[in-house]
Amino acid sequence: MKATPVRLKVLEVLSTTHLALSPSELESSFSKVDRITLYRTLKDFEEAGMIHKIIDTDGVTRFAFCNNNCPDATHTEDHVHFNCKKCHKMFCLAHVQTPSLQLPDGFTSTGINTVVHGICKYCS
Amino acid sequence: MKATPVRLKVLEVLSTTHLALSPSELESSFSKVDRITLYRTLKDFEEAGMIHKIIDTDGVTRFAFCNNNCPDATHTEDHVHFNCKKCHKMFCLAHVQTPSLQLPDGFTSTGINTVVHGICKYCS
DNA sequence: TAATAAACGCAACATTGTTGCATCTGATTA
DNA sequence: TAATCAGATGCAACAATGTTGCGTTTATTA
Repeated sequence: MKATPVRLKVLEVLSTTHLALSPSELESSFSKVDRITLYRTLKDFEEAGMIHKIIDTDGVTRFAFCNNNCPDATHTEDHVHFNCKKCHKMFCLAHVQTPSLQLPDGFTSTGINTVVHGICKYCS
Repeated sequence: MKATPVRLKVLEVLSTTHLALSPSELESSFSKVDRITLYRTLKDFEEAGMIHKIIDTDGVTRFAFCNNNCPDATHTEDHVHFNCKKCHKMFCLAHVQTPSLQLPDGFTSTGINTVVHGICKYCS
């Protein structure tokens, strides 16, 4: 994978925020980036395990960098995210453990996606 | 809210399945229903608290009827759903309790959306 | 049965995401 | 440093999903 300007910029933005950002949010955070290129960049990063995709409470697709705080280097989706009702930002709560659940017979879990919604630290 | 054929059909389908269905799945389950009418019907039902919206692991919007099994009559989103990787169906696990989480200081929760993914009872 | 407010269905549009293809560019090698 | 070429980019075109406006139809109710 080549180190191109678009890729470096996306990595820089995602690695310096604790938020999960949508493609359109990323697009508007730097000018003159082709929408299609951005989608492809995010897809490549995701497949390379550098970022992960989360769908927020409203169905918006968002991407988050998994930084060193992340307790799980294998980037499973057992992360807890917090979606603020007011500012609509999506926070990656890396320190919050995903709880274990008791599933009905016959169901096998390979990952749990938890999205807490409410009011964030900065809006309350 | 009037009792129209479309509404009765949607209610019938949603109330007799344990799955959360997408608008397009509903559309194809009965013929000659206008797509727009279906969207409006689902929106009305959701606002009336009769069904609730869940976004699945792939970002697909789905709707589920909350039947009598549902432990919470107020229809908060503290439901646990199970998204099968194989058949892509979304099961409403009404009997599984949403676990409580320890949030960082300043964050207040008003609901938790949990989507477990894995292999369902019928695919394993 | 007549009146009417609500629901329906069509056209048109907006957003999000994907694919094909020609062009450009960053890393490698000579 | 210059040539090379796989890989990255950007444009056009398309597909899926969801919304709005508006004229017509229909379920209630009187």
